[in-house]
Amino acid sequence: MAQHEDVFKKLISHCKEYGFVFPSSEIYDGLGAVYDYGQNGVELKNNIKKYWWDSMTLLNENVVGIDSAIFMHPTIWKASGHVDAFNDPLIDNKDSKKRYRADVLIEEQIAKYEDKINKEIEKAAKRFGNSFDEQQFRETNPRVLENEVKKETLHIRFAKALNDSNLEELRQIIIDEEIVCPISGTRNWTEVRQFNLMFSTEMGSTADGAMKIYLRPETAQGIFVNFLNVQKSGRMKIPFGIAQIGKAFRNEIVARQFVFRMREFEQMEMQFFVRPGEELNWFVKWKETRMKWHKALGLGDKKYRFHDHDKLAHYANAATDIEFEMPFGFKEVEGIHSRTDFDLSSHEKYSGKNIKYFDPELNQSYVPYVIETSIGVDRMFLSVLAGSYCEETLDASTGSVGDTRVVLKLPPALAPIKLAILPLVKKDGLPEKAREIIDNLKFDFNCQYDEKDSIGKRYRRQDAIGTPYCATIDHETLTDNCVTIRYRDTMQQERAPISDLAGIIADKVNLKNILKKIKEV
RNA sequence: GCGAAAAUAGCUCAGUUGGUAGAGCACGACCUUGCCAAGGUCGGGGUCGCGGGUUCGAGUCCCGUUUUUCGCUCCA
Repeated sequence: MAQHEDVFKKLISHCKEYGFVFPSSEIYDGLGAVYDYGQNGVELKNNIKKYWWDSMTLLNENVVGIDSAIFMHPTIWKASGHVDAFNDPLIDNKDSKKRYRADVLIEEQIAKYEDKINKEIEKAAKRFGNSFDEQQFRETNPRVLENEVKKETLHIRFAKALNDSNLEELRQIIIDEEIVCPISGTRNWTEVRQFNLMFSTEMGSTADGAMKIYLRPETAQGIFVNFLNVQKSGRMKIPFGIAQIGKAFRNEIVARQFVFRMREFEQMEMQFFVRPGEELNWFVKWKETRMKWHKALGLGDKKYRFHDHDKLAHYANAATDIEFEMPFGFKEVEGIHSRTDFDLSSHEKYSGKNIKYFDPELNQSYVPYVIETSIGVDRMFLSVLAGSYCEETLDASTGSVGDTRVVLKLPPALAPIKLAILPLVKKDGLPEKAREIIDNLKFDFNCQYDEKDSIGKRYRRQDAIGTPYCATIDHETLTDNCVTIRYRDTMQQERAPISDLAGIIADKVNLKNILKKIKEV
């Protein structure tokens, strides 16, 4: 485990050193859990997004894309459940260092009074047997009455505090009720703090007209609210899907582990609309398809696994994660959820609009059920890097003794740079020849020119950013028009005519080679 | 948010009982260089995370603060 963490640290350093990922606002001491993608990172990330987008929209004629806005009507987040579920008043016990939801602590206290009352009643019921009159006992027994008053007083006070969002009052209730931490047994509490996981801002320039709106915490709702637009304008027939790539924002309490959990992140989501009752079949199909998509990259089948959910979210009737073996263990990269008709029905209710689909085959209208595939771009990026990162010890046949090289064995189609063009020496017209070759190839794929340092060093630099091919220009090139192609993974070389270069490489770095491994759903 | 540890050049680090900062690599220029890092010469780059305090004098001691890492906590 310590070794794995070591690899993770090296990976983070590697990302910074070679222009993949930088901490945001670094010259100002950084901004917590926000990262910027560098010159190589953005290429890799764009390639990942294209791989996903093409796998959805090219391979499936019944899946189309949209790009919805980050700002959305605030009621959408009430309908989706985010306003309630993403808002918790939290309090810490300073002795046990445990954190609790303040509202839950108080609710438990209310339940305690209820318990006391019930116990008194039970005791009395046993004592009096058949002649026991519960109603009369409740109205007369002093201990029951006392607890009843306490419970009712607390309940009213609690409801008011919640309604006013009065955090000081919530804390005062916990103090007044002498609620103790179940672990430390002490009443050494911090302030109650509200953790709203949604970022908010104001829309509208004047204070009067300003409206509190949220930065979307997921892209899915942009798809649901456009369901009818797409279905009608695209004449889509169920089953069909809508795909979207976009930024989402969550004000995480603790955001760590590099780009794995960020406050600003990017999602690739596809909502697939099906007939009610058929959702679980589609759930299984998408599960398989999505796993194939991951494995087609060739990072190693053993690095993936499913994690089926036992506890389901309020909207789901089946859910699974695709996990990847990161340097810090198997972690969720993608979620596949059967969301039932929760979202569309909820939007129907809150908007007052009819969001039903008329199914001509069944000759009936219904709210479609939804299978969601939701993948974090940044997590995918991290898994691709982690799965590609290698430190190789070389022997005398490939390097000097004890020499190591760091190489990113990225799938060629995802690599930021596909081909490096390297003049063996920077004189005798070799640089000019190299430029000429690049000028011919640069419309086909990303090329990089490098003339600095020894040829071996330049190969290593390309290894470090995952460039699958290098082409070296030597003096013979000027007469025979051939270059030496050097392969990243094997370090082997072969001679090839310049005219063949585009053909050899363009094919190997084309995404369609990976896409062909995935079957349509 | 709590606790612990850390912060010195782009990177990895050294810096003695407190006496005004060094190395290797990297970077730039020139020379050299024929296929898997580490050739030569010269050069650029640090108010030692930030702010106070103690002291004649602080990278070094004290306090605060920021950031990072780890643990706890949270997590659709």
